[in-house]
Amino acid sequence: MSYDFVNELRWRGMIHDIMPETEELMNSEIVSGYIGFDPTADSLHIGSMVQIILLMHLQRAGHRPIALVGGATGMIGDPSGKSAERNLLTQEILDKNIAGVKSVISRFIDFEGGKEENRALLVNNYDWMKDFTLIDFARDVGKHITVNYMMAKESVKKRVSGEGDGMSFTEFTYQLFQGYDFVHLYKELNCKLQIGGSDQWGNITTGTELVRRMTGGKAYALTTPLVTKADGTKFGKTETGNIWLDTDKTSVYKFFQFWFNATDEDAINWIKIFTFLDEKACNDLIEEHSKDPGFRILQKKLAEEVTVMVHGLEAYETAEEASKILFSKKVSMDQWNRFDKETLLDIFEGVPQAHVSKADLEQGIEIIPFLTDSTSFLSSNSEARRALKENSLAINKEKFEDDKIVRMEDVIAGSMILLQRGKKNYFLVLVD
RNA sequence: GGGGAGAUACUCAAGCGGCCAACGAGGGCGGACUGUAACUCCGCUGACUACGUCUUCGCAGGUUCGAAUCCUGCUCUCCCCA
Repeated sequence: MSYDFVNELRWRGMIHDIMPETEELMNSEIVSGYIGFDPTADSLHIGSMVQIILLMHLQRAGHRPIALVGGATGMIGDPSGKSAERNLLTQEILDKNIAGVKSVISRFIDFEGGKEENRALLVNNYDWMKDFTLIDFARDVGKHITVNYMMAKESVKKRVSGEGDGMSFTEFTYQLFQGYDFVHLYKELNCKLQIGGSDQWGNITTGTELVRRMTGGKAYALTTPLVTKADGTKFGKTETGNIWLDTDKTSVYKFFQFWFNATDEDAINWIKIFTFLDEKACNDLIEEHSKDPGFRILQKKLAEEVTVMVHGLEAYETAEEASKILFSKKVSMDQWNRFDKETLLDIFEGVPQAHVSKADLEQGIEIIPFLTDSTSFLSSNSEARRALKENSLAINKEKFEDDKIVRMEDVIAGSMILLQRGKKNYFLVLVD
């Protein structure tokens, strides 16, 4: 083993529940461990990043990570943590989602290089579930678990006892499906460990139980705590939506900003969870940060490490540079014109855009129609007037008078005008 | 099946004939402060050809000089008894 997997997770605060003897097992042999990914969307957001990082830790620690895409279980719907019955996804959407999830995961884990014994594997439970007949399933799997046992699970109890609309047989069966995955992987790939979020504990233990009853073997489990934010709001969500790991859903700039804006308290936890910096490096950073929190050493490092890991060094540098420009007090025309169109477009990727014709600009456009009719930056004249009154608007990061007329001289880099409302709302007007 | 309560802006929630574009809270946005933060403070939060006008209070009609407020019908939601 290159490092003590369990111990590593422990100091990082990434262990919520662990089955007895798991640590001993991990330290005595190369273990195959699996984590399941739900194909409920066609990409993964940062909520799934903890799971991905766990796979990476497994691999780095010298074990073998198995990423399981839930092609079959995705058709059933996991009731864990859900208060109401879920809608089923269509086969078409599922296929698309599975492909998307696969491609994201393979960016992070090595499925090809390295030593044979800890090369990662990607499996889809649809492959072994699709030909399983109901009769076989009932005889081979169902017989081993009592309904009493299944009913005792938190995810089931909540739905059966409380109010609400109850729970369909479909969702009730879910834990057997997931449990059987574990049996299958145990038999076929000698996979002895399942990892997941703390909400998965119930499903996972059904799996270890099935392994014991169906094979007589012993399987292990480990769950991670839910990543939290100090203010109690949900991790990974912003007002504008989820933070995704795909650039066409969340631009690198936004991604970078998400981490950069972490609160002090969150940054202390997240630096351990989301980076691979070792214990000493983390503690040093935390200590240094506490001396002068205003420098935000932790946030900077966190944003750098995670952005580089997910999007690469170059993309990180662009995002970082963009942030510097966007948050500097003022940018002179000279500075603006040092950028070419492509660089600026890259920096402002993800910022909403509109087009305005050169001819109109040569005529000059009054500010209110410019903000509404010409660009749709603001939705009504009332809103434009309000914004003017608030003195919240800026063109190319510069405030202006209410009777401003937008002309060609406001165009930067020969091709665009940068509009801004407040500090963080940008809008790009392309001139053509 | 019988009885009752209610539907108001992004959400919760007042208003129960004119003073209502509609109290208040939350959220959102903006400003000051700051660390691109938290806290705090302040302002804005239907639209328009803008000291005025128009459209909004479940839907459709009606009473009235005048309705979110009263009447009638419809739709939906919730509660209680069986």
